[in-house]
Amino acid sequence: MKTIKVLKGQLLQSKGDLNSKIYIIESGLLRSYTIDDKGKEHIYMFGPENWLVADNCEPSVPCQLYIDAIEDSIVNVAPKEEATKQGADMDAILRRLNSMQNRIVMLMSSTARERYLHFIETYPEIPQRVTLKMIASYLGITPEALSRVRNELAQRK
Amino acid sequence: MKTIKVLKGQLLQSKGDLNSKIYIIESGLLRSYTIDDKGKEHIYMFGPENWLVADNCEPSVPCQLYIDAIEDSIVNVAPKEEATKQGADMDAILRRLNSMQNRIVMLMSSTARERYLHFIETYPEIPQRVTLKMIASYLGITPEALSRVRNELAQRK
DNA sequence: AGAAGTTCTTGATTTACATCAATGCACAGG
DNA sequence: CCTGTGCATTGATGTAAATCAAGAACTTCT
Repeated sequence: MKTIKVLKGQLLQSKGDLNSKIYIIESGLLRSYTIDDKGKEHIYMFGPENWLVADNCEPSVPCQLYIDAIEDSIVNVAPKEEATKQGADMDAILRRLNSMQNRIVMLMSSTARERYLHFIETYPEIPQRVTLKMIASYLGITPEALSRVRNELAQRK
Repeated sequence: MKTIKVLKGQLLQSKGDLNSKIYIIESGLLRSYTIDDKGKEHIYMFGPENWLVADNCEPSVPCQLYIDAIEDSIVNVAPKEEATKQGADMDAILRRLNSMQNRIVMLMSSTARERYLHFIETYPEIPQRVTLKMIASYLGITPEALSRVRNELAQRK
């Protein structure tokens, strides 16, 4: 486990990489994402301070996520074996499972508006640090759709 | 941890329940699902033999998933504390995280057809045991859309 | 076997959201 | 101060899938 400094925009992991690592963010902001066949980016997760970002695949198989830095960041890098063998904070894993479950339920049953409202409520710090385009990508909608949702919400007041 | 027998259609857990349990399927088939504001069901997960079905929330908060039996089943029921404290099979948890990640990536970036193809490839045994309506619900599409996808694929041969 | 309920398919219509294209805006560097 | 570049917004149009409405094909039960 070593600590590294990464600059905004720097790529830490590419789709297809073997032996992908686990990144624990000390400061800054990372993101993990895929690029589909049409070349479109889909943000899988944001990684602010104290979060853990990784592709949840076995070390031996090619990973499917890209990981890069949205802000200059200080990051701890650990190989997966290490992190899984030693105690591995069970509480953190359960929180993670829970947030993924929420995400799946949202993606299956919520409208663009509901997703946005849930997002800003759940992650109030993130919106100020990323572009609307990235939020839209995380929510699974287009920037245009997000813009409209935000307008409707602003007017409704 | 006790073993119970459940009949097809029997409800094991309701949205809003506190102290939700963990269900390990010995034989039969369970499903977990939500019902949205419009009354629509969204299947979160199927639980065939040897799978574990649960709402990944803390025992103290109301859960968001319903769980019932699609077939007559034999199921082991464990309280969450028990399952998380004792060893807790780390391999199984990682596999689970991985399959949830796949699900999220799929929901964000794949068409109805791609989802269906991925599903029958990943879970070849399930389709024969559940209705198309349930498959559609799992994939996040309507039964009609699924019917059309299947027709196109059948003709394409 | 026949009735009654499901499940599946088909067609017509609507809707939410994507896509495309154009414009406005702000900040950065010359 | 202009001017380029990236981001957000707006409007027009397109499209995949949802919804609505029937009907056909299976099941299940008596």
